[in-house]
Amino acid sequence: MKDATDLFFDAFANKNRFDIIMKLRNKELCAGELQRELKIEQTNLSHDLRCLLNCRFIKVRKNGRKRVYSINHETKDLVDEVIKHVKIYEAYLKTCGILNER
Amino acid sequence: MKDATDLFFDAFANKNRFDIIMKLRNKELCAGELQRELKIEQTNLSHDLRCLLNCRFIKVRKNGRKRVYSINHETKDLVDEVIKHVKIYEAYLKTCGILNER
DNA sequence: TTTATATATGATAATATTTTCATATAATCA
DNA sequence: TGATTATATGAAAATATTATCATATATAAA
Repeated sequence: MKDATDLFFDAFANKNRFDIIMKLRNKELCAGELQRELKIEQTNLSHDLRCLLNCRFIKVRKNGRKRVYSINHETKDLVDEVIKHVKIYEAYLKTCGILNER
Repeated sequence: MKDATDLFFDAFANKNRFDIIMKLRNKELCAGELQRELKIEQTNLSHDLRCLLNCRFIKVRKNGRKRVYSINHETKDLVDEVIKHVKIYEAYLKTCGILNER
C-alpha cells in the first residue's frame, strides 16, 4: 500500500509534471503557454495539470477562456530545498546505472 | 533529458527503495535483516541497495560475510523534511485519481 | 577444500506508467 | 446561434519500470 510520501515522490518523478512545476516556480502561466514552452502534447499537459491540482501543488484561476496556473508557495519552498540539496549528489545520480540505463 | 533532480525523484519514487530508506532512518541493518523486515525478494533488494549506494543515499561496511547498510545523514535530514511537509498534503495525495487509480 | 551462508549480476517476463487518439466541454466572438 | 479557441476526459496503444529467474561471487566455517 502506498502512503502519502510514496505518492508525493510519484507525483514529482514524472518528467512532464516536474517540468511544469519548474516553469511555474517564478511565474504564473496558462495551459497554452505551458504547452508552447514545454512542448508537452495538449492532452498530456491537461492530465498532468489535473494531477498537480488534485495534489494542491499548483492552483488555478480563470481568465476569460484561459486557465492560469500558479504554484502553491509551500510547494515551491520544498522544491527549492530539494533542488539545493540534490546538487550535492548530482554527479552520483547521473552515474547510477539503475536510474539511467533505461 | 533527465537532470539530477528528476533522477532524485525517480530514486525515491520506488516503493522498495523508499521503504529501505525508511528502515535505515534510525538504525543500520544488513541485507538479510532488510529482506526479512521488508519482505523484499533477495535479488530485488540487492538491485535497489546498489541504486541507493550509487546515489550515495546510503553507505555500507563489511562485517564478516554480512554487509551492513546505513543512511547518509544528509539524506535522512532531507527525507525528514519531506515527510514533515507531505503530511500537509496527505489527504489530497491520497485522493488524486491519476496517482492512485493504477 | 568442500559446503553453507550472504549477497550480487544480468537477461527476460510481468506489470505499471505514459502517450496517443478520438472526442467532449466551456467560454468568447462573429 | 454557429464557429473558433482553449482546455478536459477516457480508453487503448506504446513504452518504461519492476519482478522473477538462473546463476555468480565472496566469505566463513566445517
